[in-house]
Amino acid sequence: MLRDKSDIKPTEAELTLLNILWKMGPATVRQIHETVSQTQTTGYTTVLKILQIMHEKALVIRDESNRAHVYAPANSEMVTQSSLLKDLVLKAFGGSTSKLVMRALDNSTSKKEIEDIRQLLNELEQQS
Amino acid sequence: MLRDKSDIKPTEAELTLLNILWKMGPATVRQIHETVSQTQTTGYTTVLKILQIMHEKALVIRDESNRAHVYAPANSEMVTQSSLLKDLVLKAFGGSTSKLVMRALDNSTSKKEIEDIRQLLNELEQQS
DNA sequence: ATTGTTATACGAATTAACTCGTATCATATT
DNA sequence: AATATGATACGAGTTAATTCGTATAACAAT
Repeated sequence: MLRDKSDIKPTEAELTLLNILWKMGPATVRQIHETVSQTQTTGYTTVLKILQIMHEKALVIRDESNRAHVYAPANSEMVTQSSLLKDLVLKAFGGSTSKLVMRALDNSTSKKEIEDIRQLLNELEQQS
Repeated sequence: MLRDKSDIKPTEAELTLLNILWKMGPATVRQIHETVSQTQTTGYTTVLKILQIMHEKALVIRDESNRAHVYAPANSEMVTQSSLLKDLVLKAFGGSTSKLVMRALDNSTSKKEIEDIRQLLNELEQQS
């Protein structure tokens, strides 16, 4: 079962770093480590190693022109979110997106969120 | 970061077996292996081992009164789906369920699915 | 009872994710 | 130039997931 490049699923630790990069923009290992340290205790070289592995997997790109390499996400947050959702739909919802959505809504959704989603439904319907 | 019993996240292989159990109801290793073999090639003892590990993790319960143990899911499909969704919302959507829902709907949703979801929104709104 | 069939249990090998210490290399600073 | 600072690279140890072979135990059939 090989995976397409675009279908590589980041692990939990990798997703943590990607979230930081999406928020901060391109950053050095030091910057990323400082940020992640605000909520977790992780060694500097651990963050470095994970970024190196992510680079091998093409989850991030890096600019090596300076001594401190600058890392950036290879894919947008949107693309990654879609990929993760697609994966979950297949593995846990029998391929049905609407089942996933309805389960998500079942759980806990505020009135404002309901309105936002209803609005989106209207827009979707007009497109199709 | 410990996990609550109810929050244990099944791995991919485990989810495959759970899906079979939810569909078939309680079953022996042999039955499960036969079913999984229809779509994948997996050794009998591999399936057995995974079920044993799942039992340790309390992802399944088993009836040992007969020689061939009978396995059943410890949690309903619904509970497991909710748990997986909650996890994904936290890790990839900054905790926002509506962001997840909107991203899921972005992708590709049929007219009928849109209607189903709209219906659910109406019901949810009346409850709250 | 002996033999064959079919279970579970156990343990080992492989791979991947994480973790981090140490080596090494580049660049400032004195 | 010598030294301190701070960066990447490398390798090793740990844990977990997955794989499956072999041992052993239970039961059935002769």
